Amino acid sequence: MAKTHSVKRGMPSLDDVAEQAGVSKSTVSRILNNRLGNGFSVKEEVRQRVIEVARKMNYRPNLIAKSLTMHSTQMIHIFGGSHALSDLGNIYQTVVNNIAQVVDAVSDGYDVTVDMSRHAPDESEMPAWRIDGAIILAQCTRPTMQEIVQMGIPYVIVNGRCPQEGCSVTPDDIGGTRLAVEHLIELGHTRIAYSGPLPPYSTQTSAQPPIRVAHDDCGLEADVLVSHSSLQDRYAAYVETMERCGLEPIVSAHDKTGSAEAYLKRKVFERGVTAILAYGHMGGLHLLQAAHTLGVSVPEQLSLICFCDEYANRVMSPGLTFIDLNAAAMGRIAAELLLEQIRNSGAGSRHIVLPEKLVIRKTTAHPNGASVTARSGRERSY
Amino acid sequence: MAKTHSVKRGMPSLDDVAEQAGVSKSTVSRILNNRLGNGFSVKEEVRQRVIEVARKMNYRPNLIAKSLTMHSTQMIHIFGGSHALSDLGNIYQTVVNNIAQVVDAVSDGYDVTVDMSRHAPDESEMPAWRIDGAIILAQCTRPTMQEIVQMGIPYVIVNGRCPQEGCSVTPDDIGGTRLAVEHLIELGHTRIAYSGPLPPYSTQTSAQPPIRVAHDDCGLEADVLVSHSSLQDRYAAYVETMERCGLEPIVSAHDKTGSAEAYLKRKVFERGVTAILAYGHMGGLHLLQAAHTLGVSVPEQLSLICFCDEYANRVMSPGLTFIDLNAAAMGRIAAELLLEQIRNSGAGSRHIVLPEKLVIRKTTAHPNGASVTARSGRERSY
DNA sequence: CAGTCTTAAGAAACCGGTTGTTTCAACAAC
DNA sequence: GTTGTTGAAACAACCGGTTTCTTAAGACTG
Repeated sequence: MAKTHSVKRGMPSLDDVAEQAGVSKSTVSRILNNRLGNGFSVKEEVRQRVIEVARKMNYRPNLIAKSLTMHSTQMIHIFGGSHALSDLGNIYQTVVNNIAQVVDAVSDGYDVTVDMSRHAPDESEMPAWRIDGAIILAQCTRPTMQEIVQMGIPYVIVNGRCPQEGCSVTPDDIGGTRLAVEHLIELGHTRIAYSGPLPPYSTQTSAQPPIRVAHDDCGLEADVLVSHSSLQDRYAAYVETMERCGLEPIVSAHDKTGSAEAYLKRKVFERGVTAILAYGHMGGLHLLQAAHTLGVSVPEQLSLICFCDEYANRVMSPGLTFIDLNAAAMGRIAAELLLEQIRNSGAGSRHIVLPEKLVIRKTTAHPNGASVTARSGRERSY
Repeated sequence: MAKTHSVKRGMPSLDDVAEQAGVSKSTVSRILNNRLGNGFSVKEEVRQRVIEVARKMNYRPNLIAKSLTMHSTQMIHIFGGSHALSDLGNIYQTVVNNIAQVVDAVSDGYDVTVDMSRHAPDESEMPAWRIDGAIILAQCTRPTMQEIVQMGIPYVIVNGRCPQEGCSVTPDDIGGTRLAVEHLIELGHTRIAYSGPLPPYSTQTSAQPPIRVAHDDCGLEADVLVSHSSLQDRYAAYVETMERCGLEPIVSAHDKTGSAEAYLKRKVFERGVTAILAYGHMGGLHLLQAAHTLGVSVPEQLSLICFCDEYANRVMSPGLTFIDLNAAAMGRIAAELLLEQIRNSGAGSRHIVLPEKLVIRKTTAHPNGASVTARSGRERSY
């Protein structure tokens, strides 16, 4: 017994177990991984002994070493948590949860991790381990994308622009916007405003990818995707629909200094707006609260509609009429698409566009205080 | 030129670069890592050539192999995302964001990832790569804890019970509960109910760690920590404070079938309750909405207070009076504690208990509809 | 009793890096 | 002319697993 089992800090290695059990490490490896048959066998007695020793030593394989040879880690990594999950109540938390749920449900035993660190635009976000699949929330840095493609890692982009060869799931923001505007027009509104950040090129801002800005005056910062396609799509579809219907688009640059109350005063009181389409859930919520404060009754005097995830809306503000982005479905589909690609790597590229749905609740109605519209027999308990 | 640069799929390795540049791989390694001096040197010309070749080949080190030898990955991993982040609006999203923010801010270049997968209680949650630090949200499985300790990985537990030798950050739920109850009593309330899940042993439930239950009837499931200490602490402190003040505690098992409206009817109408302390933010919100629906005016007829994170409250329901768990500070402190431990591994164990704060907004007042209390000159715009 | 087939298990190469040690040439010193 | 020193770079071991290849010993066959 030349070597005593050294008490070095850390986990016991395969060698340690082998030594204790009096066999070679390859034997231990095969026993613990159940790689019997195929030109290898052990006596049951030895097998039991090795297993027992491993258990006693509390042996756990070093997964780093393992993945070095196995070229697989059973890990699915989600990129973009730092910009997608940093503010409360957006769609991405639902997306991520549904991805994790779908992945957990399949038996293959994949694990899901989310990257929460911020990265410079010229920096790779790739983690230190090999990943078997990638989900990209909205977007990732260019080096990241390069590496993913170069290593041949299956990926799905959720709610973001995607190279032709890749897979993506995106909501149909243009269709959704039309739905919203047409709903308001059908109700009889003509003075319909759009409230939200304007797409960058129309405000001279040339800022590229995510930049860090103070997030709605509450001290916490959040990454905002200055050039996300939804900015462009919703804005353009709004203008297009309004003009198609012969109505004047009413937009203004999202004013960070002015509060929702100031916005309401400007639009509703001064410009006769009777309905507002808000870019996001939080914006909608703030407008709703501002209306409350100012004594503007919703929906009698003002109709309000916003883009939102159904789950977030139900939990946080039941009552708001909204355009459902169907975040849960996006997450599920993304996960399924990814697993499909992982299983048979031949699976080609697919770009899925998910229709958005208009969900009518209690914040839209005829202008001028008609209580309940004829065509939608919904209850109003306001 | 015997070997041509093989077009095998995947990233070029150190060997590939070495071959192209006509040097050995150790030379490449040292050049790219700037490990000059210390018994090693290269001609500037060679150095330039190697760097150029690496750039041209788009070489990126395989971080798995790297961390195998380096015993360090610059990675901080957050455990417990699946139970902590699966429902919207709880404190953990704020915790995680603040951790990431603090870690990103230090120059050491650590990355933060979150585990979102669900794990069986007897399963290790350890990722496939080595981590330099761990944050545990509320709790992790026993094997995970074992491994963390055995490998000597620095860790901090956020809002959960912690072994004596470890580090933890927890809110002072007992103090916070007292603050809430005393606030209500000072206002003049005597019929104060506690609404929330009761600690397991008092309801015969013997369920252990996180179990999966349907989450508030909206289809999505969520892990609920059936035996989290806050259940016990808030409940016990409530009962204790009430009894100390000679008042009758009013509790009932959290009734999943009954809605918030049914609860309100039972308590307010039938048992004369004038104030409710809700266990969580969502509970508080639902009670508020139910009160609205039932025509119970808040705070004139019913005072409402709940436990919540300040940021979530501001964003989702400004107006609710609440006990601030100070999630942002918990996150920041946890991150700092962890970084401290990583830097000098001698740093001992510390258990930080964060005081909770009472934040008075618009949902608590004198019983019987007194409009503004004398002692707190807050505006009420209701 | 030699030859072949199983069974049981070990040796060694490999994954892709890092790093301690060695080699080799050129040049300086004695 | 031999020895020392230094600069430049290769060699080889190692991290902790997996896997291919090989070997040793018995069992079976003819």
